[in-house]
Amino acid sequence: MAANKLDLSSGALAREAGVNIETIRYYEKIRLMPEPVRAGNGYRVYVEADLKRLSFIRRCRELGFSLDEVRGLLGLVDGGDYTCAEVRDLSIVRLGDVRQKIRDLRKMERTLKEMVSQCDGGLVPECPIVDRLYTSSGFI
Amino acid sequence: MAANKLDLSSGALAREAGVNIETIRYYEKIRLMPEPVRAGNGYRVYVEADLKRLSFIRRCRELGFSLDEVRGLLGLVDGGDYTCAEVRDLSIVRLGDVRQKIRDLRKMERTLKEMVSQCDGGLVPECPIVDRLYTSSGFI
DNA sequence: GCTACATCCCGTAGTAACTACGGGGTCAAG
DNA sequence: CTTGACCCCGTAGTTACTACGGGATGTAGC
Repeated sequence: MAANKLDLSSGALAREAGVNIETIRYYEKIRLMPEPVRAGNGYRVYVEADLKRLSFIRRCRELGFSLDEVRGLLGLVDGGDYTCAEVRDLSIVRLGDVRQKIRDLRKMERTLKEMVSQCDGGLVPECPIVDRLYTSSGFI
Repeated sequence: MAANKLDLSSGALAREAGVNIETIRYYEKIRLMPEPVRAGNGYRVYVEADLKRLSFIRRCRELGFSLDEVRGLLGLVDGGDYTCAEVRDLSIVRLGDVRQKIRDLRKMERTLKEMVSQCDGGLVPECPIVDRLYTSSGFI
């Protein structure tokens, strides 16, 4: 099984996983990533599994999971005793969050669009946008 | 013009504007809100204009403007030399940001929805969600 | 007048999730 | 053998707040 030993430096791992190098060190510090073995010079040496784990974290983050939720997910995976249902439940909660966020942003979009269209972009300080922000009672 | 002098305490201002009391102190510290006059006992005393300004800030924040952008907006207003066009430009940029964010969240929503539907919620550790997060090459 | 209790004051530290900085060691190329 | 890229480390800074802790003050009831 010494076939695909690909040994990455931290810089290479960062590139591969699409995060930056300090982020990896940060994840190591907060124990989201394991401490890697070190080469003779003290440099970190990563392997395939590290790349998978880090990519997993990155994808979870992109989907809006908090690091704490990711930790939970990884804990399930690490422990090997997770059930599909647990993972799905967490995903469903996330899905709800995402949908709520979309609704909020839609409201923002409408309000901003309205404000912009009411504004003629004139060169004088009589701006309906400012007026509205200053006097209206609330948008969201 | 001593008619509508309504004099709010910081707690009252916080309630009225819908922010919390520490946030007001924070805005004062970073010079987004002016230092208010103090009563004999050292308590802050706010007036109508403060309520308007704070509400303005809160509404801008709800629309996703950063505090720095809000500072810019307030600077324009405070200086009195802003033009409608400047304000509109900033709003248009914000609108673009909001729309991009909505697009991103839509992708997340789709991905999460797919993952959840592929998952039967079984009680065993063979979860398509985890598999996918672990092996897929990217979502967004 | 006294006792709760809420409200205010202040400075400091903590939060999430990184990012940046500074000073140093190491390694491959020319 | 020097130049530049890469790596090490700890610490501090970022955004926008929120929490904490200890003390002063104001208010209502008895």
